[in-house]
Amino acid sequence: MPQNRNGTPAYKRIQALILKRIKAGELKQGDAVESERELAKIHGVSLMTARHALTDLEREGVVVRQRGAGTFVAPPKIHFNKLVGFTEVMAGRNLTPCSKVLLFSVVDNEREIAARLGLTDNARLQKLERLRLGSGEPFALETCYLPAHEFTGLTHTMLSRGSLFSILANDYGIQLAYADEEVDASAADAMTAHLLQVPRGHPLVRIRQVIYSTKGSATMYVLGLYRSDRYSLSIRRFR
Amino acid sequence: MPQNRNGTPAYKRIQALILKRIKAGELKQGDAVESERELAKIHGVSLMTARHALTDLEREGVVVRQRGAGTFVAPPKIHFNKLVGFTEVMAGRNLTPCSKVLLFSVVDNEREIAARLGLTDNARLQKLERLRLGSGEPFALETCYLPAHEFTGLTHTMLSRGSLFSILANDYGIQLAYADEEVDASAADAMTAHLLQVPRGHPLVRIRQVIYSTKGSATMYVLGLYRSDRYSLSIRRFR
DNA sequence: AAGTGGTCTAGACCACGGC
DNA sequence: CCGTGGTCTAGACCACTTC
Repeated sequence: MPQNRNGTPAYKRIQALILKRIKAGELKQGDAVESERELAKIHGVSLMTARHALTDLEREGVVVRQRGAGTFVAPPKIHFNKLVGFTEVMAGRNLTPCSKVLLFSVVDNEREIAARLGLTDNARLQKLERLRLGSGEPFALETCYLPAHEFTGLTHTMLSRGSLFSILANDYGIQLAYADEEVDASAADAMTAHLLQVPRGHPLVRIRQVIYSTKGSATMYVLGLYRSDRYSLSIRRFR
Repeated sequence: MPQNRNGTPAYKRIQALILKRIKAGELKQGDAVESERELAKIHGVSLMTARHALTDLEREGVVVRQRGAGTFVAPPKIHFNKLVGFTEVMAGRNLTPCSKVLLFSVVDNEREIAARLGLTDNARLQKLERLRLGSGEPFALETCYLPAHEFTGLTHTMLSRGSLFSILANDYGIQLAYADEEVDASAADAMTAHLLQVPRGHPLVRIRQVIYSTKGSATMYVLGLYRSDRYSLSIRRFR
């Protein structure tokens, strides 16, 4: 008997069907999914294959399995610790994101940042400073540094409109993978206070992040200063 | 033929042996691990079982598998987004942790916190406020709330000495699983400034966390205020 | 007792990588 | 080409939960 009709592995087809039913609302949190034996019979596969499908889904947090009881749809997955750009954060809160480019130039004297990006001390970096607004109100000041030689086509006008993340994806074919971030607090200096429209000394969340692409290389360094009255970071940490 | 000699599943024994060799330095990053077929022959198990061992190890990030090439030891695991208590943070920096209990009492009028712990509005909560020092220097102010009825045995003196995490583990058999945290920035008020020995208005990292046990219940709410000059949070976020 | 997930066998063919 | 991991079979027994 052939092992699978098309190019897709059987266990993936089974997963896809279950995911589809969950997405369609046919299966809700806590509902029982077919047992391994039922799935095997339904899809005409062996027990191990049906099992493979469920094991995988459990690892992804889609279902929960209980010995002796059955397999059940897990609580809706919450996207913690998800790397999102400012544009996405705003969209998620139903605020209209907007940017004002304050600075767009190439620098070559940022040794520490170059080092964090895995470049030589005097590497040319495209520096980009933006005031970030949500529905017209100032939220944050973000300064990005990218290797200049990799992003020669970047222009001032591209940036005021779209999200940098989507420009990287669409124009440069770069998929971001993860970011290592350092979070602390700082007080607004005179310039920052003016731009963010807060009193001097106002507490700000400071986030310094090195963002890596799926190819494993550091593609971007971002220093962000966020108004603490309008921004907070939600994370989940595990024991 | 018996399926396994003792109570431990074969695939776990295989994993333990590989982990042991890595820990002993016998296998280093990039080194090849035995192939599935070799492992099966060595341990006298079937291919599927040897495979199970490696699949699991790969999921945990211990090894990397490459079709057609082999299985290799992955780069040393970095513990990002790990839930650690103050005591552990300090120990990791070679500072001697110490606590000064400022308040230890039962309250019943913290509606919002009770709600976050999944309790009724007027639930009795054990409130515990501690000044946290590292090698004698003030680092943070932490206020914990626990369901009072579950922790009747807690005493003032237990707390000034050991870490709360270890008390929960040793005296109450509670294993912590994860924490959902909200991070932002605030400015020190007069009282806090005095305790932390910083000027008024000094920026502080504020972390509010709900900590869950392995049984899935919320066991603790913690409000922490950290001196931003001595504390920063390192996290990794994924796309 | 019946049903579930957890472990396991002894093979098989396929797709891919490096030589 | 040969060895690797990826998929898969058609069963088996065990441990556990539910009734």
